[in-house]
Amino acid sequence: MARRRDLHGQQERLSAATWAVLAEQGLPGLTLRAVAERAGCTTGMVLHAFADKRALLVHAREVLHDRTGVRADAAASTAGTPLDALRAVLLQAASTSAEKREEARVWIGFLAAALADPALAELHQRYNRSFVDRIGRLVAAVRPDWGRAACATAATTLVALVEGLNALAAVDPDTYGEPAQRSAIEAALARLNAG
Amino acid sequence: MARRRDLHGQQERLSAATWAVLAEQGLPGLTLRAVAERAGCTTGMVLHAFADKRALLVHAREVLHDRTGVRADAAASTAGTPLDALRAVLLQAASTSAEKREEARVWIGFLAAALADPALAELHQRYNRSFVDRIGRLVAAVRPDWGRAACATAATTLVALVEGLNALAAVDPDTYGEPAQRSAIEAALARLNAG
DNA sequence: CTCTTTCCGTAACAAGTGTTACCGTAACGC
DNA sequence: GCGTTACGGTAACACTTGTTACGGAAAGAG
Repeated sequence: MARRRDLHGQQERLSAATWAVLAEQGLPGLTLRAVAERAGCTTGMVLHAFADKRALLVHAREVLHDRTGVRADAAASTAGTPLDALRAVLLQAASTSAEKREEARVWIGFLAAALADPALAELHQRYNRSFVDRIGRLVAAVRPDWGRAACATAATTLVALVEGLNALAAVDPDTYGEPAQRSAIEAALARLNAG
Repeated sequence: MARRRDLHGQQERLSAATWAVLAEQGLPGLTLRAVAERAGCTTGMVLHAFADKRALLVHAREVLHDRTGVRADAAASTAGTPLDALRAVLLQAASTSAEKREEARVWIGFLAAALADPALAELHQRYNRSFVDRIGRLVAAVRPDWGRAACATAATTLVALVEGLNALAAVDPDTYGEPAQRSAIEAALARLNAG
């Protein structure tokens, strides 16, 4: 035996580098050499931690989902009423800050990559459905009198709204700034409370 | 003088080929050779019609915007009440059919490309703002009692909803099928009518 | 028909891509 | 301490990319 490495730590660092490159250079600039340079290593090291480029992308996508998941949990747990919890989770998923907007760019990059890679598309479907389910449960907590179908419809609507806000804010942060996103979400929630 | 060509016709055909490749192969598969093969010519011909790849992308993006614009005009003109016009334009912009879903994939491809290309980003901003303005005017027609700010907020919300529905339907057509999109839009319109 | 001019396909180019094989090197067991 | 072994950097691979230069061919003018 000789020196052992922290494989998981390396993979996580490389995934972080992937996000950074994706946010700064976009999907066309996402090359192994760019990721390696960003992580402070060489392409050889990258392909020792991952079998190929697709494996790197898949891992980066998975870790991104995990991170957003724990952030959503944290947002929901600090809220008082069910409506507050729903609002907190939605606002946390929106891109109301420069950092969040950068994350939205990463999101779009993965989305575009998923259109050409079935493995990423499958991940995107599964992760998105789990988010819809999460929102659906929060909606059901806000409106216990609603049926399952009504909650599901409201959930897909809310998720689509947040997804659209992120996509638009990523390319036009002036039109879709923090107040615009907040008021859009607030309006959708108001309808949920009144309907 | 010798044989004259139809430059504009060629450019339009190449833009159509660009859409097709973008929808089928995604952004990574969008190469000059793929576009040329799709259009039934060679890369030399492509670069005789356009200065470089970016010019091809910009032209394809512009023509796409024009096409969606005339389609929106047609949808609005065939409607009776202002609310019907708004509903028709929104539904036409959504991806409620396989063909529309393919167009949504093209849309996402251009969006991801815009994150790495300032020229495309500028186009995306301008075209999206013109769409927001269009929706804003329709909202104002539905609710003449609302102020300019309220109409603008409602417009950005509706546009974000449609954009999000398209993004989600492109990668998960089962969850975000035609009925889901329709009910989501209908719910948002109901809020507009009641609020 | 011939000449001229425009057009477009061919083929090459340099640069950059993902990927692989190899070898130096650093660290652990003894 | 040394020897062994896993690790990771170097450099090459084959391939594809966008782009360019050149030559042949098609079509109008005379």
